[in-house]
Amino acid sequence: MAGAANGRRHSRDDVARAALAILDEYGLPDLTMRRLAASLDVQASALYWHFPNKQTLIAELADRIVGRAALTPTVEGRADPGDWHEGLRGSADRLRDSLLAYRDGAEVVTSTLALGLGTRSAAQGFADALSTAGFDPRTTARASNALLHYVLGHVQQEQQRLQYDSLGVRASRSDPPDLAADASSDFRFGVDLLVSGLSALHPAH
Amino acid sequence: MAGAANGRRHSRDDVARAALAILDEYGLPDLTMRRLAASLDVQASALYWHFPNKQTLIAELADRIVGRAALTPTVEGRADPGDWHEGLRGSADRLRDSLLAYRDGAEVVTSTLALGLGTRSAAQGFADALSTAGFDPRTTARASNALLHYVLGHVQQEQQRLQYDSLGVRASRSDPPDLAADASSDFRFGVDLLVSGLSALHPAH
DNA sequence: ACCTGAACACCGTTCAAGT
DNA sequence: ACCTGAACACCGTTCAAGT
Repeated sequence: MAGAANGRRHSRDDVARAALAILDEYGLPDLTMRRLAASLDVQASALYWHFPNKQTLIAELADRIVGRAALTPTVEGRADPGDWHEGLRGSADRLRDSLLAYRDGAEVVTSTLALGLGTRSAAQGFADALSTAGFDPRTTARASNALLHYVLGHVQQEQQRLQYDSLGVRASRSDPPDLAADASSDFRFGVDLLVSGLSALHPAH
Repeated sequence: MAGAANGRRHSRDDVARAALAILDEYGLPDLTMRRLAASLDVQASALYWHFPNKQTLIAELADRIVGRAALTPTVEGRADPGDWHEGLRGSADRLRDSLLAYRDGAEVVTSTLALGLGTRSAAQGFADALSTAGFDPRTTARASNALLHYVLGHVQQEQQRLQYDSLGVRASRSDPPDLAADASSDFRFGVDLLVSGLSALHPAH
């Protein structure tokens, strides 16, 4: 079903791709080493030749998921350092899009972050935009972190709701329809709050 | 070792308390139904008389953990609605303290939130402060959420580092000592960023 | 270089049956 | 009301051995 099912054996890349496919189709709880192995027509123990353990595999998936965001750097906004507001908003949107591109993407990245493995690049877009804008390293680090936490938390909540809705558990209990949450603008609100807070700290008043 | 080890049988409360004890001493990964049962001198199946499943048990723990924050509401600041800045900061500090009071506290609350179970009260302190300050319901909800995500993300990172440090994996790789992170002031930075962003949106200019 | 087969030491959950 | 005993259907990981 997935991977190179012909005579050749599998590479580390094959394993990671098959894992992403299972993740996207069935979700993180169903991504077990045994199931992944079965999808590659291989014994579970074979996976340990490619990855030392499951945590490392998940970290690799996290890197691939957020890698998308890094591949689309601040192309146009790069030339205009005064427009760091838009640079941050763009980074936030790209990170969110990357996480939404795979089922449970935010949870995968969060858990990898919680284990202290890789995925430091998730906040790199923020850090670049901030230091280019003239913020000192400490403020850059702290603000990147705040933005990252917000994005991960928000998208995790979004993806949880997607799952609920797909299970037919309509969430609209008591919310008036005109106040119905629009995920993108809800997301934007929090980003703008942080960006606005940063404006007050900007070196150029 | 824990619970009522005498002749009487156990209540739901006994189970929750024993679970919190294991959580605090050994961490979330070691909190298994079988281990919890053993600590109560009971078969694992006995736990299912008190809780329908493990998720529900964890949700109960999350409620007890954040319950601490709710028990210390805005006592003094209540009378001064103009000082909503301090009200928010106080709520953030209380929530952080609650999460730090148990090992893996932030992860427990996050996972419960991710499953859509209870723990809505975690953001209640924020919501109260904001709506008292005159923010409209939508802004109140959005800002509470942003604050909650930030606090959970930050504390989760703090608790992960606590664990690393306790394992002797000193983290100070390349950080100059004078830039060494102080968890409390790092935390405060993000809260202030959000509070400052909210100031620009406040009805009273 | 990449995989098998078998085993180890676990999981959460169900359910009939006991007291 | 609260628990036992046994089972079901899984887990992640190790390791000698194969090709």
